[in-house]
Amino acid sequence: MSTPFQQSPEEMRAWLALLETANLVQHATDRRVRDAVGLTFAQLEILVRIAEAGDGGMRMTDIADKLVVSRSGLTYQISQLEKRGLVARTPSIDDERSVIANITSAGTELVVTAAPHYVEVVKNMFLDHVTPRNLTVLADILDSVRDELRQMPSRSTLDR
Amino acid sequence: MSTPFQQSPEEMRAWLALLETANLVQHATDRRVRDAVGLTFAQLEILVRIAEAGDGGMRMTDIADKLVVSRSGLTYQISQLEKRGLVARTPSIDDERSVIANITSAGTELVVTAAPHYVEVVKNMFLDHVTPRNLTVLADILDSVRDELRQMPSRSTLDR
DNA sequence: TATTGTTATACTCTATAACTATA
DNA sequence: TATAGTTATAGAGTATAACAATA
Repeated sequence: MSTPFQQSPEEMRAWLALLETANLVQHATDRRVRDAVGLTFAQLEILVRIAEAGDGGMRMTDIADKLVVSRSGLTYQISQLEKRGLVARTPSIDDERSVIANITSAGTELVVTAAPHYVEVVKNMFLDHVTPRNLTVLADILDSVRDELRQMPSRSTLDR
Repeated sequence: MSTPFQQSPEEMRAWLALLETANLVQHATDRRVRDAVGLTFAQLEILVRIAEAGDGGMRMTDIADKLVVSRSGLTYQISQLEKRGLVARTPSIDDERSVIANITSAGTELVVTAAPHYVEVVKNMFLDHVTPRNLTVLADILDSVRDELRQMPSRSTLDR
């Protein structure tokens, strides 16, 4: 995607390299995790998010926002995960409109099983190609970009 | 995705930031380009690839490899683009099994129309959050990673 | 009235396998 | 035999709009 965007070739170079690298590695991890544990990359991400939330679980809308998908789309995915016993939904006590999703022990186990596969692909395709020093540089730069992007208004708010 | 991957938190930090940044920006460009010219991000990428190939056009399998999709999937997308008159398929002269895809003048026009929308989103969400110096650092690091990944065997070869 | 979550629905996309034609 | 491309098919995923329940 360079030719038609010659307004700023030097700047776009960074973006295009970022984009292609992310897509190549993500695609590979998706296949690998799918083969290993039968989870989509998107599904693994959902599980990990919920796992990170701890015992308190996580509200449906909050998950959808974090993952940048529609609420109906998330309902579909959570239903899939619930069918497999990896996630459990319970009504919220604080706000009876809300639903809290918790990861089950089976879900935790599956994440633990999937993790090394995921990490191996990321290592082989990305980490091993960057010096430790550059890795830190990358992380510092991209962390700050991501944090600023997170400030932006969320999906569930915008869609109304 | 940090908790279950604590084997190498510092290293994974770079990858996770890269991944989330790429996805956030790509998602936003997709919506923007779709609203502006009715093209999927994936379709725009196809058009740009073919446009870059110049007058010689590009072979179906080569496009599929570059974009990391199956050949049947590409046939579907190219058919969509052909219906809209943005792409034209012609049999190859050199090898009669092959089909060459060329961008039409309407296709070129649409890419030109889409480009500023695309660039604007990338600028607002990414480029503006990184100093020019860091942008160069990023580009240099990620360019080299991408180039190494491109060395890997292609999809159309692996699937046999 | 606004928000949460689900459902009904329709559509887009993608892949696998089978097939034709050419090398 | 191997490769290029298409097609038939089926499945996964996503979104929009309408809805019920709660705030």
